[in-house]
Amino acid sequence: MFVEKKTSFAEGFAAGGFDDGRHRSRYAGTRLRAPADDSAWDHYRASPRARFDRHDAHAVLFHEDDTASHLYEVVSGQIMLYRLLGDGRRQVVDILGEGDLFGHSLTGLYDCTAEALTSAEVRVLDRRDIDQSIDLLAHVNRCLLTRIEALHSHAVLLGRKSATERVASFLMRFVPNRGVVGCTGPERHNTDTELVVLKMTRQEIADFLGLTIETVSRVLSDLKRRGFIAIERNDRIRLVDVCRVCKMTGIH
Amino acid sequence: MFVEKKTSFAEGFAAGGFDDGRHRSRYAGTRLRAPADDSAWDHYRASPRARFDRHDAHAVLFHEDDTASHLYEVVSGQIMLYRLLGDGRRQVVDILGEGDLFGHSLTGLYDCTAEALTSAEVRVLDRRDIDQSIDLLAHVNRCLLTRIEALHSHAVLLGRKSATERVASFLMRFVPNRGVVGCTGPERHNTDTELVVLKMTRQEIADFLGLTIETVSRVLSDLKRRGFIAIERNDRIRLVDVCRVCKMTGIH
DNA sequence: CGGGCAGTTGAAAGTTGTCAATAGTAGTGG
DNA sequence: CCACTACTATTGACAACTTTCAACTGCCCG
Repeated sequence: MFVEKKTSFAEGFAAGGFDDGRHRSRYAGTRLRAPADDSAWDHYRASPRARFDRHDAHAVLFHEDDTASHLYEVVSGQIMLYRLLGDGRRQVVDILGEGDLFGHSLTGLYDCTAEALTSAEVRVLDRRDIDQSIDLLAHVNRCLLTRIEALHSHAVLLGRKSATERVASFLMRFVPNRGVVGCTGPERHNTDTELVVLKMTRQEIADFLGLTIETVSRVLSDLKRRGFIAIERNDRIRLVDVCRVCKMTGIH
Repeated sequence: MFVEKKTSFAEGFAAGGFDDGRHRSRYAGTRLRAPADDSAWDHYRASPRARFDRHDAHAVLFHEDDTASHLYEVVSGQIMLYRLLGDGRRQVVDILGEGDLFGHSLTGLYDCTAEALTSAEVRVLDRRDIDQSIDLLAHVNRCLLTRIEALHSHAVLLGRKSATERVASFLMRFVPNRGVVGCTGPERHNTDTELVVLKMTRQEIADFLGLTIETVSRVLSDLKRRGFIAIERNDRIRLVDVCRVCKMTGIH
């Protein structure tokens, strides 16, 4: 593609966008979720039909191709979904947090492996309960749509971003309300700092970003050398200048 | 990841899978869609509430960040969804065919641009109609799940496959029932041939596969040189040996 | 016949992966 | 508290793959 560079504006986040070209400059990250009334869901999840499970970090909840028995909702912690190729290459396709649903299936088999990234609590739900209520189905639909938009962003990251852009995008995932409406692209912010606590090993990050562990490490070292981040511990990365990192995500 | 190589078995397709290791060898392509009763949907789509639009190839149905007004169903033809980065890099995130839905939104804005790949007919639906029926919602649910599974496969392709594997995977999309349960991996098939008629330019293919146009071209030339395919016309590619191409997809 | 694209090909550069060695961290037991 | 072990992460050198840039070919259509 050959679309002339459009240098900025409010991160494209729920922003109006230009109208002066065939292709407008647009944000390719994750959008804010619209608030919605999920009281029916709240009620259902509180019912005794919903079981409750706790898993340690790295526990596998189910494997790809296992018979799909249940639907899950993340209560706390993080769950990653991944697929493997025959020779062992792994791609983490999604990372789920509180309120996200997983374990859906069309085929009767799970299409991904689900593994706890941190110790995590999940609600184990029964599909049949949900299929009987409009409100519950509508909630599930919203959750699915959230995943789809996230997967679209992830496809852009995997297909079109450089290693540096991928790592920067990854770090920005942990900064609430940035890379988002609040952040005003190339303009100057008061120097702002953010501590990111990673719950993933380098290998997990690499498998999520479609890179190798060495490349992830090198990019982080490079960002450190350039003074954009400080690695306070392997799992604690301080974004010394959030806006600077944000500008490296490729979305501008 | 360091998972020992598992060399084969029924393309992992709805196949049982091994149980002898922590990570089992699994398929990372698209699964068959389970048949489901969508009579309510059939009924709704036939109602006068559902408008009908026709678009020429390359027509843009809506742009990323446009206000999301309608929900669409593909009646005929193909629609691609893509996102752009600020500097014009494009990633085609999904390709839709008959029966697929698109134009959902959580934020009130479309998260992708939708463009007709071929001349296409779409039904223009009203979200509010759907939100009132369990059966319609359930149908939408299944459609969304289908997209999610496709997006998972696409993430694997973009994040972990080589250029050759991507192109081979792309070609196998057009071979019905292969790369699927019927195909038995490394075993010998009666030499079987398939003519693939592409509805996409090299640029569109490249933007879908996360490659450049030159790389796509080179891979095709290479496959031709090796006798796996014949390029009968730019948009007509004969897979001289389907099984051979299938084995290059990386899923085995 | 010639213009205008779309696609192909080649050479060189750039980026990321691979392999191997080193450094750092955490946990265990004396 | 320190030594020891087992990981996990970093770094370097080099190889492989993909992109970039540029030239060229082929095809469709006026």
